[in-house]
Amino acid sequence: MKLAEAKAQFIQTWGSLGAQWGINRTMAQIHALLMIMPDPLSAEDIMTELNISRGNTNMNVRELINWGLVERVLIPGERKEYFTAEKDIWKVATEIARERKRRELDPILKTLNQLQEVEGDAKDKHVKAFKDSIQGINKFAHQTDKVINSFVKSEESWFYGTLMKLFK
Amino acid sequence: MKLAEAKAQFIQTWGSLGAQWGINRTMAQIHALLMIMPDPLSAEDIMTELNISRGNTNMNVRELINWGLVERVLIPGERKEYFTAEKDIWKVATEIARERKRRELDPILKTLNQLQEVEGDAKDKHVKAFKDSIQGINKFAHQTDKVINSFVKSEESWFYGTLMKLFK
DNA sequence: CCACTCTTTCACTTTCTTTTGAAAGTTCAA
DNA sequence: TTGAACTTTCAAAAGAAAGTGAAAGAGTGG
Repeated sequence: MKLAEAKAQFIQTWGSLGAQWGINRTMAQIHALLMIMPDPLSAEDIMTELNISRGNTNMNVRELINWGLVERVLIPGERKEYFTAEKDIWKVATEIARERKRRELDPILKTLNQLQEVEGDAKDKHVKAFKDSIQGINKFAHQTDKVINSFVKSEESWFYGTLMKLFK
Repeated sequence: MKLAEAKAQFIQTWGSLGAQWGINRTMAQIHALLMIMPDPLSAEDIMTELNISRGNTNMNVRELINWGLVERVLIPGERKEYFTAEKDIWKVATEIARERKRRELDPILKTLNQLQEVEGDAKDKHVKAFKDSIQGINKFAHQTDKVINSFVKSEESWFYGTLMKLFK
């Protein structure tokens, strides 16, 4: 397989992977592109490589920077901004985990805690079923939260000490 | 908070959670509804509770059954089909993990393996950067695969023995 | 302060997903 | 075999999400 072809396929695959996980396809594609390029790219470069518009490029690059997956790079003597992505996939994974936790899990934990305080006769089976479900989910969510926290600050944690070393 | 209100909010929350994770919103809502109901519901019941059409209900219930998250229940003497969802959230989580792995991770592993065989001079920095990225991701994916496998058949595994007991 | 280069914004368009509801299909008791 | 009860399908409509590109904005060197 030729490099160009392989590159295209990788970008394509990473893009649809992102889409399945609720991440904008273009955003994932830009990320893929920057991951496999040895040097930083300009907005122009990205537009050309992926055949997307200026506006779209700008929006999604900005979002990637928000996620902490991409960085602005200034090349001395150049006016343009360049962009580059973290290439250590473990760091990428922890960044994503951190970000999704913050955006999704944390609000859910809040909601679930509220939902536990539903009033009603504990003998009513509807009330009981509801409370049981919420309690189970709440417990699960808190445990998931713990696991993700460990993963995210894995440098120092027990999780890293045991699990990560086994795999990395 | 009243039960009805809490129910509505839970369904709503679970629905948008699903949406963020690439699962159809209605599908997640039906799942939420079935999880908190003590008894099985008919298609009619689901339509009424969620204000959705017959076709939509049918499609998404079928999909939930495919995922292994919902079961058909036949009530003796009744012609209608009833549906119920697994209420143990740990089982739900392993079902989802199993299914997403099968649908997403497995195909990716295949693609990544192919992409490693890109031809080209290893001294060309573009080729090198590409190969390095793919190799890193490939390794990561295989390790993720192992972890998920352990999680999915957690009854028997080391993963269960150590991790799960700590949390469950 | 102007001219130039690059970045950001945003109203509009396009594309993709989801939902609907009527019609066709299936099942089963009588 | 019929028809009532229920389920499934599917084409069309609605809705949501993403992408475009022209115009406005920002920063910089002359």
